Amino acid sequence: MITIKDIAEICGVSIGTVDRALNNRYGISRQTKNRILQVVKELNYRPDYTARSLSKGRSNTIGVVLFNLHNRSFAQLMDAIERQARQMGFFTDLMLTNKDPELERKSIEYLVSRKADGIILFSVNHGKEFDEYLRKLNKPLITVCNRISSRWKFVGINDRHAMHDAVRYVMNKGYERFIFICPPLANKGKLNIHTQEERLQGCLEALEQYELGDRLIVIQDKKFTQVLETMDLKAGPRTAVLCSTDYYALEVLNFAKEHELDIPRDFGLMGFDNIDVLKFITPSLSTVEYAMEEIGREATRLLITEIETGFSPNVPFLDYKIIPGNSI
Amino acid sequence: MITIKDIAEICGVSIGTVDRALNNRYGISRQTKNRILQVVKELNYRPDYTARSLSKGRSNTIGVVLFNLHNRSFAQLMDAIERQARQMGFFTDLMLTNKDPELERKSIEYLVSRKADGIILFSVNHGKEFDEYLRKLNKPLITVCNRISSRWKFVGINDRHAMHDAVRYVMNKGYERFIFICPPLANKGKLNIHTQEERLQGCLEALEQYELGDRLIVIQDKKFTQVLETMDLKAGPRTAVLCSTDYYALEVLNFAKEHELDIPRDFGLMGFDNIDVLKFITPSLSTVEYAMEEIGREATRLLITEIETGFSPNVPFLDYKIIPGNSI
DNA sequence: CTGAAAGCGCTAACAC
DNA sequence: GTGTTAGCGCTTTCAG
Repeated sequence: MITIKDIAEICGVSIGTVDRALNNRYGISRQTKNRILQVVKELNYRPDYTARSLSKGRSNTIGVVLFNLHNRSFAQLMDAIERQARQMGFFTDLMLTNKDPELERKSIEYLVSRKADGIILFSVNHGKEFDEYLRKLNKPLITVCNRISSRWKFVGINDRHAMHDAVRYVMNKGYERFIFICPPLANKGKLNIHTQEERLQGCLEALEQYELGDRLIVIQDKKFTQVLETMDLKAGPRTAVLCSTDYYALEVLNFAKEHELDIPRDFGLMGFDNIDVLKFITPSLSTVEYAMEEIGREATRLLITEIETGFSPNVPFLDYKIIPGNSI
Repeated sequence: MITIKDIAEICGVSIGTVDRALNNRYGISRQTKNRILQVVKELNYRPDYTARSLSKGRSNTIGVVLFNLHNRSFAQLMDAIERQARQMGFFTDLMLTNKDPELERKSIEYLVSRKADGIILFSVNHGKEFDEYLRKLNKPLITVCNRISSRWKFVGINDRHAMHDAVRYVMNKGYERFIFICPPLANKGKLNIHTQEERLQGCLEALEQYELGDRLIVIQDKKFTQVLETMDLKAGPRTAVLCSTDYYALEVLNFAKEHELDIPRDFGLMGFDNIDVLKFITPSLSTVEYAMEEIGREATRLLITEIETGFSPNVPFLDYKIIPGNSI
């Protein structure tokens, strides 16, 4: 590996001068600079960023902590972050946690050890203790999608309002029974499921005025199709099924196919997220759309601003909108 | 930030001793070791990896260079790499190139500058010059999906054979006209489209014996649906449409819906890749399956073996299999 | 305009 | 067992 020292020797100058040439610092003559850059090019010199980080105490890198990339939206988020960071002269360190709280902490520690200048976090952890833990890191940090606490800037949509609107949209269609499908929110203590909780709350809030009684059913179960099987969706009151994510809605769609139920004739269906594969799905699924890329870009912008200036503005919730489909 | 020097001072020992405690080196008494580790824990000491990398000349990091994460399969690949690397005590540096050859080079340079110990590369670049460029890096490197040259280990399937098999599968169903849809392979000089070329070749090879004449149509055009519109798929010889990736097949499926063509009655359709969303698609798409995760795991294992031992075994092509659906 | 030297935090070789 | 010291490659300050 070739270093500034090598360059210096070859050019018969000191390493300080090489540094000046390399980093456009002043105090160097055109000639020597050109001579040095010439050699640099010929020898294909590449600076050692680890050394630079060590010496500058800064790495020009932001850490990103996500569950995984299975979910389409996560991949989009990561993609957007990477692009935006690169555009702003920063690099990206991705850590995947597999929704394991312990691993999430390890990932964060790693990023700190690696001198990441800041972190974008889509957390599984939450709670006072974790909050304190993050504070002690003393690093710029932006939360996305899952809020942790008001201490940390959050970039995302107002899931509660969005789901509220979705429910109203559904109910305006004249449904008489309402089924809401979401992941199990019971292990609330353990995992950060803020987003999902918000969506459920938004749903319940919106439904209050409708006095559905036992015609409101919330299924918090991964095996929700089994539950659906026990119900007569076709007969009885006209039923709407609202899912907290499109993935669930797609499962319901498959369920309907298997049981030869027609959507929306036999029951209505709505999702949330507007994942990109929906364009290949029939019937077109009604859903709620927001720009995951925008979340990524915005979070990155904020984080880097904070890294560079020590401050960053507060951000309002991002926009969402109802996408009408033929499924409800 | 707290360093080994701080720990040393507090414990009244030298930094060498702290290092011994921290890294389980011998030549230290149980007592002092415990005392030191105690303080380390209390102060929440975290080693500085940049310093370690600099001093060791090694970072325990592998670099990964991909186009983007839009494609479902890429995300899966990355996910698998990250997991496998972590399991083997390595970290992962992801670089996205957006299929820009220049950016790909920059990404690789960055990884080298960052002291990545090795690189997994899904390249857009190719050709002699690029090959030479990679060689000069003098880093362990594994190519995945897109082969560059025989110099570099390659992990993937034999796309040619796989497509060959797919074609035979299709033709056994008694089709009389054959349409193959793939991306434009004209800019061959510029981009590395090895995989896509192999698939096309495999297709052509397999079709040789059938003497289709002008009943063999290859569409290398992003706007292939426009081309399809000009043909009467319903009438005429019984037509099979084979796509080089599932994404194209999904587009064709939408095309069929729009034009009220029934698959497989009006024409047959087959994809390639078995992307995960297919399970939500009707009719179920016939396709070719292979384990992207396995590619990721295998490439990572190979790379790390090479980093650690200087050698790594050659790998055979991975398996694939035809997934029969109801679309052909 | 240029050189010399200290230092970033850690590892590793060498003393004692 | 433990301490000392010389790097790793770069940045930055201070002299000249």
